[in-house]
Amino acid sequence: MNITSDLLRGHTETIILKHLLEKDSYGYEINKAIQEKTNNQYELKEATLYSAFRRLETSGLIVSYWGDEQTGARRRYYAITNEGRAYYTQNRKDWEDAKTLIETLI
Amino acid sequence: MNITSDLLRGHTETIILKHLLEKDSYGYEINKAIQEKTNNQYELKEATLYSAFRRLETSGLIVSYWGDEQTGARRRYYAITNEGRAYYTQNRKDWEDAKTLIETLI
DNA sequence: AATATATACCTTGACAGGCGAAGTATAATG
DNA sequence: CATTATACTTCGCCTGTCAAGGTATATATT
Repeated sequence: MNITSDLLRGHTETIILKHLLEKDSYGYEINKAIQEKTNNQYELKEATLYSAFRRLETSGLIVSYWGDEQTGARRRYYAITNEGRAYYTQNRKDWEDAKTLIETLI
Repeated sequence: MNITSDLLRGHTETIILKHLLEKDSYGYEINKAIQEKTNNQYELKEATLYSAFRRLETSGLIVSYWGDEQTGARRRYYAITNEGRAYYTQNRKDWEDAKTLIETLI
């Protein structure tokens, strides 16, 4: 277990949805953005990232479509739905609650 | 998944160690203390609590001994070791790092 | 021309922590 | 005498994470 793996568990979906709030995006780009935002302290493992996409799409929180790149590798773009936005908002609240709880207990 | 289960994952050991920093204690008492501190918002499930004790003891972070109660149910007391103290301190630091990371990303 | 690197996605199987459910035992309360 | 509170234990499942492996295209290097 690295430093943050268990402590970050459960935030993957929220992290992805946060990124998609700004614009439609795809896996590789989202992960690069995470690395830049955190000065390379953190990145999602690919298997984690893509399994989160599956969950989110199955739950109707995001939808996907293939990009129309004429060159380079193909990209599957994701867009957040209204349900996804609501879920994100709830997750933010849950985080605030969890943070308070943890600060109280540790 | 209830509100906090995944967000609190990985903090169980730290919560227990924090309590043991103050005094030797036993499972039931630790859990009651958690409930009081959080105004009944949170409690450790028994299976979670006792499996954490097993892990902590196997790792040498706590040691246990039976209480000498003359009445009532028997109690297994736990005491934190020096290794446990060091582990707690590290966990606190990891939490600060994780918190910063999460705030950056969600 | 061949090799390495970057971009981009996907799947399988295992692991580990959390937890539902069930069980055991003693003491106090109504 | 039945219920509740105290107190601990074990079994087996669930779920998010991730190591490892795979596919494909484009660019840079040797």
